[in-house]
Amino acid sequence: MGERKQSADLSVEIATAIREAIIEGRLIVDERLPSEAELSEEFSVSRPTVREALKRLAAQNLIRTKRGASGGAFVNRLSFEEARGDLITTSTLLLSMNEVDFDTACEARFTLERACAPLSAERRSADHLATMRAEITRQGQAGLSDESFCASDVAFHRAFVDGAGNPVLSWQLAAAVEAIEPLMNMITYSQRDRTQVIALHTEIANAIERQDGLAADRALIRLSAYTQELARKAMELRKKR
Amino acid sequence: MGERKQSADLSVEIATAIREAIIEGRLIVDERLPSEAELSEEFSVSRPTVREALKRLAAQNLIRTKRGASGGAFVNRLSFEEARGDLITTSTLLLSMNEVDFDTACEARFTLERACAPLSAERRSADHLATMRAEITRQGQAGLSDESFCASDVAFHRAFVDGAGNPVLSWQLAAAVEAIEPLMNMITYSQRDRTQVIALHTEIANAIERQDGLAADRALIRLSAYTQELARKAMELRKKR
DNA sequence: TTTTTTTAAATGTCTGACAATTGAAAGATT
DNA sequence: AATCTTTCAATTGTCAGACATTTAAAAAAA
Repeated sequence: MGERKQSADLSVEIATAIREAIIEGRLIVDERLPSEAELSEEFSVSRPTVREALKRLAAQNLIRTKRGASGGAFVNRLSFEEARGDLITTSTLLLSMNEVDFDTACEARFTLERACAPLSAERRSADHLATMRAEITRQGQAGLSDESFCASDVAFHRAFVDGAGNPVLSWQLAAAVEAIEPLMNMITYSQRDRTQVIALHTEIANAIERQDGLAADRALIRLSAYTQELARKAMELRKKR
Repeated sequence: MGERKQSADLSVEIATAIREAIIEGRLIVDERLPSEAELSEEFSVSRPTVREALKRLAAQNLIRTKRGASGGAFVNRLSFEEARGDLITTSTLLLSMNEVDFDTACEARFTLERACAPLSAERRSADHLATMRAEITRQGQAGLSDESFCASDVAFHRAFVDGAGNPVLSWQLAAAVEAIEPLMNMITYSQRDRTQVIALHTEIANAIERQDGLAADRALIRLSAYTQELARKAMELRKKR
């Protein structure tokens, strides 16, 4: 593991070397890395430098550390669940820092989500359908805050995507669906808006129930159009003030 | 910025506090963070601990550091290009560490890619089309290694996706298309295989040229089926040995 | 045999120092 | 006055050594 490239910070070099070892399979899941003292020997650097390198890897969920005897740094099994959070954070920041307009983000989101419709319709389980129905019910409750409405909306669509039964798809769509939530929160849903959204959600759930992918797709298209219309109105309202 | 949650490693707490500040917009792009010395004062920890926290953030591309007078740590503008590499790495590791079978990964990939077909057909520029044609030409060259063929395959599909003209979609699809490349490399493309793949690529390019999204979708479906068939054959061959 | 104590190994944290880099200020030169 | 050179101070990068804390295993005691 000891070779390393030149002309970068030492902690970057070391982190890169170990990362490569993990990616190339020379370090396998749950394998223990040498101790910090041993690594500092191996790379001929001080322990603080090794530690900075390990923190870089820990930030990417590539390793986990445990204290005590028989502790140390271990190669972490990257789980979809773990990676999901990071992906959402990254997506959120990408959208907010690059001034991606709502239409673009919305288009990406519904384009990807619509792609799941045929699979979800074919494979949906009773469990996913029940979640979708439950969220629709929640969305109809009086006194629900806009934030809670949005959160329920996210949960609904996540159940829809999970219904496709493909963990890779679910993982990817998490970013598309959830990262856009902060953008949606700028829409303040009136009672009438909610009724419309709930109607479309119900339409989607019904289509999924009878395994009609095309109908689900059509409902998603209309939901997409309606979402963009709401956003446009919210924008105009904001401009006036 | 000084408040922090309890009962975790100090460097984690500090990294989390700063990360929150960035996400919530209290620290904006290109703003300079306090110096390490000031941060260690602010959080009442030593400088090495602050540094470990900053390395965590640097590993997530949230900050960049510069030495010297008027140096320091600055909030980094997360670019799609920067984030793409990390996303591909994460996806690759997720696939390899979670024993995702080829069919699942392949299904996710083509499901997402097919979703781009209508947009790509509608918006494709001469530039994207030229890239696709160029990659097809390269794929036909004699003596091309399997690795280079795969790389060209990736470039072709990336041009296809970029043709949709939606940076968010392009970013998301990078993971789907590129992370699966290592899996595809287990297929050793015979001359006959390549001819078939090139024919389908040509079909896709032609469909995009005449802005026929449906035809592009149909060709993608057949490419998906053919890819899975090749993988199945490669699997069987591997079993026999 | 079971429970308690000790011990050693490992990460987490601190202190203090020096090296390297870099922009800006001060000074020297034309 | 303008320009080049030198010095300086601020900041990150690195190092050495120490102590604190946690943890599992070994040793000792019951």
